[in-house]
Amino acid sequence: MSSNRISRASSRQPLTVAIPPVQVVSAKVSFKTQMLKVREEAIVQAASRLLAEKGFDLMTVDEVAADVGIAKASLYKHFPSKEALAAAAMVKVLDRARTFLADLPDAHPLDQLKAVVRWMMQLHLTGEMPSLPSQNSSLRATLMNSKAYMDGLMEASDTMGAWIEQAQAQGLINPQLPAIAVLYTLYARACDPVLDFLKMGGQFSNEQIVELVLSTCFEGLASR
Amino acid sequence: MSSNRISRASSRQPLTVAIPPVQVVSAKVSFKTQMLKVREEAIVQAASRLLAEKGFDLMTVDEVAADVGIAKASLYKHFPSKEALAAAAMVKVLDRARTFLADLPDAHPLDQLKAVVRWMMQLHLTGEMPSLPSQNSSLRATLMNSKAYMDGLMEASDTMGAWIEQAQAQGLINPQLPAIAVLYTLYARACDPVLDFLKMGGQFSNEQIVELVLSTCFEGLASR
DNA sequence: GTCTATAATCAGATAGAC
DNA sequence: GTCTATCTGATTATAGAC
Repeated sequence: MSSNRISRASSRQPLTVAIPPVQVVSAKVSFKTQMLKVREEAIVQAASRLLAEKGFDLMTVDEVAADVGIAKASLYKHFPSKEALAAAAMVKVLDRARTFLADLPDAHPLDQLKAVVRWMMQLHLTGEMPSLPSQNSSLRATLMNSKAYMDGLMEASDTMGAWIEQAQAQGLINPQLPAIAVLYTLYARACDPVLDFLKMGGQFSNEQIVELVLSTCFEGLASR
Repeated sequence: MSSNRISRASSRQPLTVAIPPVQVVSAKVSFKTQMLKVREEAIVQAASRLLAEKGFDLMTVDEVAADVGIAKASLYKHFPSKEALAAAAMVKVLDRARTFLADLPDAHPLDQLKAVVRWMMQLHLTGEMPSLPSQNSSLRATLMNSKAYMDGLMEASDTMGAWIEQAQAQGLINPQLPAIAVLYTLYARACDPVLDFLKMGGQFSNEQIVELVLSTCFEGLASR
């Protein structure tokens, strides 16, 4: 997967290497392009962190620019709007999710699902999971219009949806629950305020919090 | 309870009824006071509805004023800030919660807890549950400084906390879970995005959604 | 592409007449 | 207390020099 992406990226490099001046120019362009990509990644990472910390509404573009160390106008050369910036942050985390899902060792579907939820909650607790308000309509429109976002979301949903159905077929997940409700419930763990409240209390480690919420999610509050 | 509050309010009425002019003036004051209270309640209700619909950050004071049909400056005569307005909305719902808890018929603690969660989710789905972002620091400060809010929250938490401990002692709720984690998990159902997602899907009734989320909350996703 | 400087807008809060 | 009109500050977004 990731080697695929690298080979695709390197195939964009110019193939003419014979004439020095041209080579220099080409190298310069490639270098610039790489620098550009690095900077864009820095912007997205800063945005991602601030989105996790303060949420979309309270995050300002000024902050993001200041965090990266560039002027706000420069940021707007890379991303046409605050919404697009947030969308890029979501695409990035969906990319990470795709890698994570692809690299998961084979296991029972239920264990796969638990591993994904554990991973999402860890990202949340370490401030790497951007949390977007589902109510903001302009943001929603931008996300829906982003092919990269929709594709990433669909791919993740397909993978997890298949696991859910398998787990239900095996009787590991309650077959009476609609699969879509199960999927939403798992997704919701990524932005569960219980994680923040327990962290604020300060009496549990991140690992304990993750296992606690994971347990209540799959096993429920009632005794078994 | 409510009869108590009414008698207290009526005890504020002037006791001098002999001299007509005075009586007229007094009656006018009382009427004005009642009108004031009614207007404040209308403001809080509008705020509550908009908080549920759009959240704190996206709700504007202009909207609230327009919804009530008064000028924004008039609203600020009643509430010193947007945060205070949100706090009043929370106090109101906590008051409703107190009434609901007091009127609950005696039952097993687990059933009491389920009834409360069911009630909170119904309020959410009917747009009567204001949802405040836990990240906004100025809002948090206002809430923490509000005695009415803190008292209401403490009282509800005490009541529910006692039920949780009883249910754990009886082995109905998993005794290995910290009671505070259980309480947070129940509170979180009041602003669960899963409710909104399922409602948006349009294939479930509000009652079905409530029972679905209630089931996953207490019984978990895994089969029993 | 990056910067400084600035536009344009919006929202929370207030002044002052009635 | 209520209104109209305004202030103030913050924020998204852009113009234009380099």
